[in-house]
Amino acid sequence: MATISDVARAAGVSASTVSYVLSGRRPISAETRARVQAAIAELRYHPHAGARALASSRTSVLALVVPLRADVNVPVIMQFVTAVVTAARTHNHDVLLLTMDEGTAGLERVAGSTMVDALILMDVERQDVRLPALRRLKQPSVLIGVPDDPDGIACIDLDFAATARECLRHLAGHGHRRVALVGPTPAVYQRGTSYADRFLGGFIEAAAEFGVRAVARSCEPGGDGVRACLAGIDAELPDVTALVVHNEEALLPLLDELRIRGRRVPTDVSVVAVCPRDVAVAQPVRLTSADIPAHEVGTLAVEMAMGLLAGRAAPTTRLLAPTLVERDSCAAPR
Amino acid sequence: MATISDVARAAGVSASTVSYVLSGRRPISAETRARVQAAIAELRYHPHAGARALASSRTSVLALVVPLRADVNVPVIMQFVTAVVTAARTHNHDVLLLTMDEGTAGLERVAGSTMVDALILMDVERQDVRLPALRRLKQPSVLIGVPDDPDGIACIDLDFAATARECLRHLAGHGHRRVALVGPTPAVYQRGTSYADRFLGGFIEAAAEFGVRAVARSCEPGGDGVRACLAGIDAELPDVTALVVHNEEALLPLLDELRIRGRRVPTDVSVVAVCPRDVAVAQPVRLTSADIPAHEVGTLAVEMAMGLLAGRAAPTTRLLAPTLVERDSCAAPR
DNA sequence: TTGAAAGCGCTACCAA
DNA sequence: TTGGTAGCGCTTTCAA
Repeated sequence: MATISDVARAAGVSASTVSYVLSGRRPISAETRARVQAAIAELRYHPHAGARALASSRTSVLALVVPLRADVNVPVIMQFVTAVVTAARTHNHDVLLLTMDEGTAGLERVAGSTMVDALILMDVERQDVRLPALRRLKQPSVLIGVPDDPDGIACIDLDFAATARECLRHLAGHGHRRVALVGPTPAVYQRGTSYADRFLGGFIEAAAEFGVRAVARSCEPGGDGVRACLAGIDAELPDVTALVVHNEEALLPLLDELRIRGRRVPTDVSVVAVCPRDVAVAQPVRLTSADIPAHEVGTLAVEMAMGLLAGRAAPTTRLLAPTLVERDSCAAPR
Repeated sequence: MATISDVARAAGVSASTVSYVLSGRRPISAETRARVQAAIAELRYHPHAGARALASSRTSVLALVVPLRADVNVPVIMQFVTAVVTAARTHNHDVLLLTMDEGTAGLERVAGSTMVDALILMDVERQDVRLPALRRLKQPSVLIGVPDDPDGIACIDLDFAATARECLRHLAGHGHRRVALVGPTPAVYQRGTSYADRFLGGFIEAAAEFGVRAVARSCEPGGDGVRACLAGIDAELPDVTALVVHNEEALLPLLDELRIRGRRVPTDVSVVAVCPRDVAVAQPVRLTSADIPAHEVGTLAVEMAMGLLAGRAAPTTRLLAPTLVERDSCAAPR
């Protein structure tokens, strides 16, 4: 493999000049730059990442910690991952993929050994045990999600409380007065997942605000889970006229179950989903939905990491305003 | 951050001794080892990855190239990814995630800059344009999939031809003589995806072998795609008594469509799926299926990469024998 | 069983 | 506008 000295020799300049051509950190005459670039191309030169990291304390790598538990929605996770990798590349960074299996130790390992410049973490819990470790690292981190105490750490997410409010506002506007929330699987609540709690909190509050009677239930996956959830709702608040579904896995079985029971959407029951756009339109009925902007969130997470690295930004929390798109699943109650 | 010299000083030994304690590449007295390890723990020392890579030409990182096109089955991809990351960690390696967007340039970038020790690639095409580049790299690569000319490159995959044969053997054993293959989406065939072609080839051949009349059709996603596919099958070979489904996305809409048409599984029509175990059992009817052993393939891909790095293995192709598990979707034709 | 020291390839400071 | 060079923190040979 060619080294920087090989390039320097071929171009008739010094190694430092080659380095500066590459980094753009000091002015280089057009002529010199051209000669150097020709040599680089000629020799198919690629700077050695390790040497660069050693000399500059910069790796051009971001760590991305993804949840790989059974109860997460894989396609949505992948949307985040894709967005992060793509955005990272536009900033000339690569992505090191960590699963949460290793927990805090994994973070300390990659950060301690200077493998990455910054960390991005998904699936944040309200009292996330990783937070103290993150605060100790010399690298900045960005959370996708918002813990109870985000102090000193950057956070980005959809404003789930506002999203819940938006769903209820929409339904209340149609005249609904009895609404149920079909929430994520119980495990998601049990471990205090940030977004689930924030959505639930916003839902309860907005119900009071709009004068809507509301129930909320978690929902296990599959047809059985959906039936149990509906039964629970019915026991607590009979004759709901609308459902807010914050559970992608439940969507299809739920619509199925409603059809089997002869309850038509939106004639007999209105449905608002909280999910990525593409899953909302892929359902048997095109669902009115509040978008989960995975791509935007992933991109912004990378942008925030870059801001922190450049010293341009402080670690703050950023919540994206909800977008509710009307489709074919909401109508006035009969 | 503590350096190796800090550790050496704290333990009262030389830097090289610390290095050897870490690598185990030369005998160290128990007593010295203990002192060094205590110092390492005390100072929370982590070797600098870049420095290590520079000195040793080893990064302890694997590149994983994943397809992120619209027409891939995301949950299956994630199974491979999870398996690769987990296996990599058991070998003390991390995983750098690349998407195929960058194509050959991305491979040359991470390999050329010595960011990784080896590469693992998914979604291989028969005439994969990346092969020449891979052969030029100094790092070994492992393909998940088998191109037409795998010469000089390690490959690992399910034996899809044998899998197709196994499905037909099972159906022929039940007495079926008219069988259809519901294949992947047309785009998968169009780009010459290795596994799709190998399955199709095996299917045609085995049909002849077992005296079964067979049709094969690609199948677009969604209910409409499934109906079009079934129509095509019916036009070419009416009254098939069994379906082999090599398309996870189509599975649910297909079973739905059959139910709507009043064709019961397995009474009226038998179904064999080719998919991961968990999706086979998650369907409305527990499907007899040939397993796609994503976890095993991912793990073996890492193992092969390690073998190549250690010089213990040559780049060869390894095909896993199929496993067909009988469940509730196959019976004799009426 | 251990130590000393020469690089690995690059960046960035100091000079010119 | 450019060059020289001292490290960055580690591995590994050579010596003892």
